[in-house]
This record gives sequence, C-alpha cells and structure tokens, in this order.
Amino acid sequence: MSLYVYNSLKRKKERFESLKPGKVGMYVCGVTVYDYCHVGHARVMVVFDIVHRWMKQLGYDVDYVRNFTDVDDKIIKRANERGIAIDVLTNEMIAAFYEDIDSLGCLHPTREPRATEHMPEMIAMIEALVEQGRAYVSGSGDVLYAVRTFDDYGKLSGKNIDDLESGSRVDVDKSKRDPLDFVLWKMAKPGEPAWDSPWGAGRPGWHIECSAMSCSHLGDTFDIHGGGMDLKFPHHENEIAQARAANGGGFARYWLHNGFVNINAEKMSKSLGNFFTIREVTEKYHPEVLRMFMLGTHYRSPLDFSDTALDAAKASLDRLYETMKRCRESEVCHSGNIATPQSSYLPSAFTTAMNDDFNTPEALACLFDICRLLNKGLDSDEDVSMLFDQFRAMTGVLGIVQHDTEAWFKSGDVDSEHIEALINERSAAKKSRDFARADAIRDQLSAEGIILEDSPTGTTWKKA
RNA sequence: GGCAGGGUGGCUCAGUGGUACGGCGGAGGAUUGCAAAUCCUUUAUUCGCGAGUUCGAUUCUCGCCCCUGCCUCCA
Repeated sequence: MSLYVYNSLKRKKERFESLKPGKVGMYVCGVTVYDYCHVGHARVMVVFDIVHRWMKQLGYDVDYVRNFTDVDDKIIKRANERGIAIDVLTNEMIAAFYEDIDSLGCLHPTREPRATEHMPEMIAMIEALVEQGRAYVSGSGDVLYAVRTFDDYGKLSGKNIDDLESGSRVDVDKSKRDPLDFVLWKMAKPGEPAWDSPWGAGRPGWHIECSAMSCSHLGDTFDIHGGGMDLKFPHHENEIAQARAANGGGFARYWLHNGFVNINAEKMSKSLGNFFTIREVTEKYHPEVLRMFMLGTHYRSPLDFSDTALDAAKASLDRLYETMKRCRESEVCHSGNIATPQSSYLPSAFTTAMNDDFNTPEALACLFDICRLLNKGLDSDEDVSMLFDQFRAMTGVLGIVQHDTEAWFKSGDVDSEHIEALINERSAAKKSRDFARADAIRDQLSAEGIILEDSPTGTTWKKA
C-alpha cells in the first residue's frame, strides 16, 4: 500500500516516492515572528505535523525543516512601536510560538533555522543569480529578480506573466524592469538591521530566505515543500525561480498546500483583522479540541471557524476520552500496553485513509468505528484489548486523546474536595432512597458545571 | 478580467459509475430510582441547476448559477 499525495505542482494526486530510499526531506514555511500565532497558523502546524507523523509511521526517516522569519519589515515596525530590540521581540514570539504548538501536540521539526542565521547562503544564492544575469540592481539600490528570465515562472500557481500584469493591482515601480520583479536584497535604511553584502549593507527579501534555508539544509533537490495556500503565489513561485535558477537543482518535488481557516466564509487573516490567536481560543477550549477541529476536515479544504464547530469537536473528543477512560478502568483492557503506535495495530481502513493524501476525516471515521466496537465490547465484558491497541495506535498517529483522562475531564479550577463531599452525601441519600435530596445535590453540582455519572462501582464526576 | 478550489441531510464532513462514511444535533428504545455515560433503531428517494454519455451519474462531459481564494503582505 503506498502513499498518494496531492502535488500542487501537477494539480493531481501522485504516488509518493522519496528521492532517497527511506528518507524524506520536507520544508515548511514557518512564521514571521512579530506577533502571536492565530488559528490559521495553527492549521499549517497541525497539518504538517500530521504529514510528519504519518511519514514516520510509514517508516521514513523524516528530515523536517521549518523556518522562522526573523528579519522583516513587520518585525522592524513592531519592535519600533514597542520600543524594544528586534531580537527581544523575535525571541519572545518564538518562545510563545513553542508554547502554542506544543499545546497543540505538534512534534518539533528536526531543524528550525532562523533567517538571520543564513545570511551567507542567501547572499551566495543572490550572487549566483546576478552572475547569470537573472538579478539586477534597481535604481533604488535594491537587488531584484527579473522574472522573465525564468521560463517556468508561474508554473506552480498556474499563472502566466502577461495575465498577472493585466490584472495587477500594484502600482508599477518605475525602477523595476518588469512589474513582477521581486526583491532579493533590500538596501538598509538608517536604523534598520543590516548585513554586509556585495551590494551594500542591507537585508534579504522574504522569498530568498526560504530558498536558501531549504536548500542549505535539504539540498538542491528535496522531497516536499509545504505551506498555506496563500503562499503559492508569489512566495513559492519565487522560491522556485530562485532556487532552480541558482542551483540548477529541481528544488522541491512535491508541493503541498493547506486550505485556509475561514470565519463566516471569509479567510482569517491579520490584514482583515478577523483572526483569533491560538492563546485566545485555548483560554476557552482545550488545545486538543482545536487540533480535533482541524482533523475533522481534509487539509486542502477550507475550514470554517466558529464556536459551534469547536463545541462539536469538543463533544466528539469527549466521546473518545470517555471510551479511553472506560478502557483504562477496565480489567479487560489490561493487555493493551503498547508504548508507541505500531503500524500492525492500525486497521487497514485507517492506513488506506491516511495514505490517500492524509485523509484525516476518513481516518477519524475509522477511529469512531473502533470506538463504538470498544464500547460495545466493554458493555458486554468482552476482551477488547486488541481493539484498545488499535484505538491507541490511531489516536497516537493523529495526536489526539493524548492526555490523562482524569485531567481531561477534571482540569481547571474546581474544588474537588467540595465535589467529593457532595458526592458522598448524595450516595448516602441514594442509599436511604432519599432521591429528592440526591437529585438536589446533582442539580446543584450541575449548576456549578459538574456532571455526575453513576456506575455500578460508584459515582464519578467531570466538568461539563 | 485571468487562474485555482468548492457547492452532499438541521449543522459539519468523507466518498463512490449501481440510490451515500463519520461526528455534532434531533426522535424512539435498552439501561438507570431519575439522570449522565454507553448500546440499538431512526433522522438525504437524494448529493447547486440544466443537458449529454451510459443499462445506470451525486460521481464522467458540456453549459449555467452561486460561494471562496490567489493575482499586494499573508499560513
């Protein structure tokens, strides 16, 4: 059974074959660290975390590189506004970034280069382009890439240069030979961070950063390049033009793009201002709920963000945790003790779904099928340890139901002593068949957001 | 205007040339003192509209309508 991925470059699903046997090189465009990440960023991280995990599951040795853009206009602007040094800002945001993605259960990439650590590679790449006559110094002193020198320009995004220009919404910069030419090296203005270069002190353009970082870590040709759909043009198009021209390599062989997170059917973005940061959302919902919400939709489709959608994600996750809890408490699950998910435990339908371009909604359907079988078996005291192993293998791959069930249902500011006391009082009332008193206690706790569950072995509680 | 991707039950989301997966929600039942949790049953004669190909299309082809995105920084 082999993996098929949708390759944006070819606009179709293709059988995935790595460049080197058993190894995968993957580069994903990271974030520009000037502010907290929003849910849209979270989606990229979760989507490619799934890709990362599944590749590993298939036995690949994955070299996953994801960058930090830590030099950029917006960073300079924000640092100035806050009156702090640029590295203070970027370090603060990188720390926040880790908090956020860790909470979402994303594994760390193997390498996380920062743009500022790769100046020599960027400069070398620009020099190569200048030597080839593909780059030139404009009237303003910036070094620009002449897009018309690259025959395949527009191939990834399915655009041609003439169409782009006729529909262009950008004012034409007179110093450009062609309106679509983009900046490789920017001349420094006073007070801005700058690095020495053959063209004077300045800093790199955004696009060259990714070309240089990906190639320097993964080689001139590597397997996968990923990012949000909005990066396809011009960012990824420009990356291709730079890297393939400068190194003569093939650059990325498979391009994967995830869909957006929308709000009211409109793209969530900084510029529209209709965004929620990850930390805003996780104040109200457990981060794993956010992850679950994302897995419920195929990664290439748009994902509409709303409280109702998160509530539904929470309800479905609760269901899985409920089953996990029952299994943990059940003696008939004792033999299920695999340390790490093993492919042999994964149902073939699940593997098929994941191999079909990481179809997580389908994979979740398999998981819920197992969940139901598990509950059914538990209801009738059957040995469900095999199912339990499957269940954990699947949740392990998806990175959900990874928290302690006690913590899941009881986390937050609750006074458990108070609750336990009331539960004891209610049990006594029940024993003496004082159901009015018992129900009053249950109603009281319910009003406090606590739900009681009676079972033959006693009463347990959880947060609503 | 150019290009890309969509329109599937109350919501959400898969999928397939032979009447449609899962989740959330609703209804009924089992269980429970009553609930909760769990299980069972049920909830789309139908997959934007029209035409074509076909024994047969939601799935293929063409046309149309509508939505979103990209064409500027953006995940």
